[in-house]
Amino acid sequence: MPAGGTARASSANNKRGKPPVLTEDQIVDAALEVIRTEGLEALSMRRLSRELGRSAMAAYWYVEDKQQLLNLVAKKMLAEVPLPDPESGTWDERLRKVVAAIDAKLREHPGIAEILLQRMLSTDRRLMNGVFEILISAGFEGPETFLTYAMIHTYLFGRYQVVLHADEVPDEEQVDNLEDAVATQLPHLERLRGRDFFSYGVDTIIAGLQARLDAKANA
Amino acid sequence: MPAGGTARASSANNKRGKPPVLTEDQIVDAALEVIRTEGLEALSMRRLSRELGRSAMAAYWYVEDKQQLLNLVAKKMLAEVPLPDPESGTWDERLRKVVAAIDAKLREHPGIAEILLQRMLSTDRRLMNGVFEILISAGFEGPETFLTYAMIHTYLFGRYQVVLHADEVPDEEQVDNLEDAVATQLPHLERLRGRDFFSYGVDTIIAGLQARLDAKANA
DNA sequence: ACCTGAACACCGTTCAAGT
DNA sequence: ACCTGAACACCGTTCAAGT
Repeated sequence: MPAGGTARASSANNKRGKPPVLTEDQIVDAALEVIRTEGLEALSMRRLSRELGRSAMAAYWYVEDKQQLLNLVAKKMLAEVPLPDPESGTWDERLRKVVAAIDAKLREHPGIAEILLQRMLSTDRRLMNGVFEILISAGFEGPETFLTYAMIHTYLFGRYQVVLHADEVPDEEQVDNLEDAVATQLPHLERLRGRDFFSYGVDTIIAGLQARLDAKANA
Repeated sequence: MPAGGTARASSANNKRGKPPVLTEDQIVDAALEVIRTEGLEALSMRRLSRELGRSAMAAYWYVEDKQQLLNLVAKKMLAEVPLPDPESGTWDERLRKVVAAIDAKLREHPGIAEILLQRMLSTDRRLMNGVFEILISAGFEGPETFLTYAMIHTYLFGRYQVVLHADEVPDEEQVDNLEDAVATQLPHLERLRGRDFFSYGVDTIIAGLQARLDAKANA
């Protein structure tokens, strides 16, 4: 049972001109690249090994299983997300900044959102702490902090799973149903971009959280 | 290319004591049952065929591919969700009712949430219309209606993807990090149930939406 | 009309073996 | 220490064939 720590390779091997050897970093980067260019569903352990020019099982010396690889991939991405300065504005301004920074990274690697959605706690601890500090500074206490964090998490990463399949959008023939409330609104849908959905949702969540804080203050 | 319409079988076959034949309904029910008892990841086309006592390809006569089967499964579940009477209360009371009714069904078949999260438009049209009508009656207009619908959709179905893996929750040794904002809040997490996360999120979203409506009214 | 069987091109992972 | 190769138990789907 190998693959315990984070730095596995290069500890004692390339001290004397040995052939180049894989590193965990190379493996994670190769995985990220496959996800970036072809999506998460294209990433298989066998595909990854082809990318690395090794046999199918090579990566298993560095990683216990596929789930652990996905953990590492998600953590690596989140590690690059900057945290706003704690003094840099009101709690909601700072929350908007982190959330926008995470979203920017997700736009580069949309497949990662699916991994992260399922892992609320095993994410980058630095980032999670940053968000918790923002929420606590806003005035959330006790269980509320987790409830709020979970809600933001769900929306932020869940959003990327909601895809509009082209064949779902009905065409002209459906417009005849004037009784259909959805049909009457459909023309608006074409003008909406992912960005619109994102900022509308974030703004609404923050407005709702502010209402909670206000209600607490008047009690 | 068979499997065009919804009612495929039993139109002309069991009129004269022929051997019993599969129906789309049986197939969808068998799929629902597998999802209910073992989760979505346990449902494969081959597993389904075993459940039906047929060969691996039997279901393909009724369904074009696995995606279409999942569409049918999701629609069947949503078709059972009751819509509240349009006169039965304020918009937010009615919205809470639909959303709670959907959540009740999801608790029976948690795997379905994953299917639905990815299909915002190809859901039960009756239900989607019901929600749209509630939103329009609340005062949302134009693109706002879609933005609001999408937000509710994302939270409602995304929530079921957020699972707390037992091995993620750190134990006593992490409590030493008193600097760690997350660690200080961890004791609260154990007392929280799925229900708490659900109602906290729904309440916050509704509060945020109400704030939007209020802002519109004062303009 | 309804279903079977074989086949293809994949998966993740175990385990023994090679260098 | 680091990796290969074969094998196992799976997938979804195509396509020809059976009744």
